[in-house]
Amino acid sequence: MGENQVDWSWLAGEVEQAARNLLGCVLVSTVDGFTVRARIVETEAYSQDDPASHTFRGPTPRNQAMFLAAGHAYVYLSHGLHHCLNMVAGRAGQGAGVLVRAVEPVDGLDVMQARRGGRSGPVLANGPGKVGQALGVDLSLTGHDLTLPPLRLVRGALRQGETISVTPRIGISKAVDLPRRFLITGNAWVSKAR
DNA sequence: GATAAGATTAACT
DNA sequence: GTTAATCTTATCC
Repeated sequence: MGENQVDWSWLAGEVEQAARNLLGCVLVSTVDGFTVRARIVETEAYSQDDPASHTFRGPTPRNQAMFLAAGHAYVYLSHGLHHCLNMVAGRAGQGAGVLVRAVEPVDGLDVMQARRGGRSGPVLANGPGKVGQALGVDLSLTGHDLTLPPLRLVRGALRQGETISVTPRIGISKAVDLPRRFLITGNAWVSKAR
């Protein structure tokens, strides 16, 4: 790791470990002049050998950002409506990423609420589409370097006493039983199980 | 060129 | 529990 390089090694190993390491980390978005900070409380891991992953059949125009090195963003449009945010993981060319499924507001709660139609409480960001909306994320951020504005990822950790729960992923139709959803046990801001 | 499905959400019965 | 909204992408012919 040379000078002026950020150490993303904690995201560059096995994608399941990256998904675990992301719990407790903080996303800082500066969009439209507002700064929002939010703590990641729920993630899902996707990799190229995984039938549920966008990268399963190799690089395409949509998923090419997932083949960048760890520390970039991958954003895709879900159902033509929702911007879902991923942290690219693993090594360049690997096609691995971690979907941010839920966040806990840290700063800029009023801005998040306004973007979410005035809603408050856990529905603010307890789902990937809601996270994208609350943070002001859109497709222009796919491939974005997460060391730079308008979207930065700051390493964090679990708080004293917090533990991780592991479950199958939500909303997919392939590899439905793989235990690749990770969340902070008992956290009020995680999405609801199906 | 056509078509089906989708890492979702909110509203409605 | 069910369904509409909404449109890009991948896949197939």
